[in-house]
Amino acid sequence: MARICVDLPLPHLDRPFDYLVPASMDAKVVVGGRVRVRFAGQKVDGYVLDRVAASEHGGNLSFLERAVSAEPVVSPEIARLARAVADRYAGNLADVLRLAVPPRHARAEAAVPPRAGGVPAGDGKPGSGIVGDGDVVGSPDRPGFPATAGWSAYPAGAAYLRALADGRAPRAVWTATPGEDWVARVAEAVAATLSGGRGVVVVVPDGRDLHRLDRALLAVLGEGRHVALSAATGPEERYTRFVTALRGHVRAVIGTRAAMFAPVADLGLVVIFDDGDDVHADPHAPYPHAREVLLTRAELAGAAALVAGYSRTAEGQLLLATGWARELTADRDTLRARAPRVLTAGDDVQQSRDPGAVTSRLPSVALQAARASLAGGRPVLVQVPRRGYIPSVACETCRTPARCPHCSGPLALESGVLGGTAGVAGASPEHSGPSCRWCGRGATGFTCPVCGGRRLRASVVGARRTADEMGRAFAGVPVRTSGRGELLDTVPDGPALVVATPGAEPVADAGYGAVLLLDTWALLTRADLRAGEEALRRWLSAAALARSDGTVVIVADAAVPVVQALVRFDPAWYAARELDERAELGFPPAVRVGSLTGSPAAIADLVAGARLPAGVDELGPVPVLGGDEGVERLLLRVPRSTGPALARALHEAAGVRSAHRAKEPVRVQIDPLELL
DNA sequence: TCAATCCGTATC
DNA sequence: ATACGGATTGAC
Repeated sequence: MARICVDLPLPHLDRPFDYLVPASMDAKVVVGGRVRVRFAGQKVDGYVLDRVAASEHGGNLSFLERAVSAEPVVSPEIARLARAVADRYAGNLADVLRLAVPPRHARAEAAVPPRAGGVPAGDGKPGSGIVGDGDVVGSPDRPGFPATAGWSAYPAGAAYLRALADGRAPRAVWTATPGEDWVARVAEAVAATLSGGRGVVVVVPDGRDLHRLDRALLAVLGEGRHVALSAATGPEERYTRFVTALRGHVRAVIGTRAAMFAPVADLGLVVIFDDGDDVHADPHAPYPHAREVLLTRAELAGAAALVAGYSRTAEGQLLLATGWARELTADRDTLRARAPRVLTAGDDVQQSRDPGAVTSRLPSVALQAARASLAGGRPVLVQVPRRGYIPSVACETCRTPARCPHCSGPLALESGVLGGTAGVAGASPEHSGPSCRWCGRGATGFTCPVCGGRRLRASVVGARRTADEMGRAFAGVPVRTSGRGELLDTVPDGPALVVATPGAEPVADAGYGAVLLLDTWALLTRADLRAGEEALRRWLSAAALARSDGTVVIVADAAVPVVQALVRFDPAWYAARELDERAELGFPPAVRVGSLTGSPAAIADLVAGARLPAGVDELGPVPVLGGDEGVERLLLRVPRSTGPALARALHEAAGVRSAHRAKEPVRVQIDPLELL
């Protein structure tokens, strides 16, 4: 007999079903393998959770339809983890397993060599290659143990790596210093763990980070010791790499969020880099966050954990506050030596003058810093929050945001501006006019519905226009841009202007001589619980690319706490503040929140049927901003300790609804990222 | 009294 | 989803 998890998204079917195994399939039906079963009349995919001698099911059992593969794609460790993740997020096991296991590719499965007997391939081999400034990898007492000089900037760093190599489970929140070569440090932590005979999983936000880490690992570990999993990889290659790890040919897996479930046996370390990046939140039900999944995994596997970044989230701070993890932070002297100078320039100019003119967006401090950098032969990084040319325009006289006359979408300029009635002050006249960002229609005959004005002004300036302006302000200096669609990985040393949107900043080979952070108000005025934390994260990741003898200029009010945090390079201070504030307001991670989204009737129906734990605080429901008509959201707030009970109650209630074929859906999310 | 239909519930 | 059972309804 086999205990099967059927691959259906229905919450009331979130339990194992027993099937008889025909003798002919016996060998192929392995724990963790894929099967096909007849379920309620239809054929569905499933996973073998267990082989059992007897069933507790009273009724008749069916036979398995087909043993799809003898590859145990769901190890007991991953099954347990997936169950824990489903429970935490009020979701079902099948949904989590769908995130954990890539689609099967038969050719790839046949092509990967079979599991190496006993010792996994590559284990015990001395590392090869060179780390950092020429420290040779390896030490006499432990083959493959990397040099730890890079970690000595952090008082607890060397001890942390030693603990990894010794097979212990140290848990840390690591705040990297500006200029830190984080991929090299992570590669060393990976090497240390491998040297102790255990495996590693590393999750990074995006393909660029993955690529950089991939190269760093290649340098530290040599060929064939790790694989990279990412959604960007094609199906065959993706499954090949998955099976390569599953069969133990590599012990280290790096990747974007889907790699959080990577099949690594005998796990010694999990790492998440930049856990504040919202791409770590999976957009598929039950919407698990890579940090939470990895930390749960570390706990279940008895593995070490490293929450890494230039910034620190309130969630990271909570790990320290509860004593779950320890802090890995540089001492003040090291930080001072590595940090660039940070200057603030008030952004009042923004309001008082035409924001389209480069001189008003770039205060003289910023211009001076840029000039000094270029004169010294160093590139200048300019961070602009919005891409495009002029992504938002307003009436020149009354400043009402300009909207499309057809669909009320926001108007934007793709390039300069047409002369005549609807012109933008300060823009060159030979280009096309404004158009709608939603429906794409041109809006050349703009007339302001409020005051009747017929001229437009830029209300937000995008990266592309900034690049134009910078090129004019610094004639003869090459201008590069990096943003969505056209990403630059690195820029060579030498005078250049690099205009980038947040997250797209290229790494400068010798560091930037100046980093200019413009239009900071666009990040800070967002109506979001995490606006401050997110702004600091973006600024720090740009500022971290500056040389220690360079200058960072932030165009923002120096009195704002989050700006202070940047000036002092103190994300720890800001995170502690942020966590206190969340506790006061009653928001995650200080409390746990269940979010129900749907029609008011559907939400009421679910809540009425839910056996909610005592003391639940109900907020709302309120209409969802920017959502469809009639869609509302109810928040259910409980102390963290009641989180599991809340999730259980919501999953159960969703199950009752789906069993009764409620037609209106309710989306259930636990601690969603957007709360306001 | 029987059969067509509706509703609720289980799905191994 | 589909499939089945028990209750309900309607026609003979």
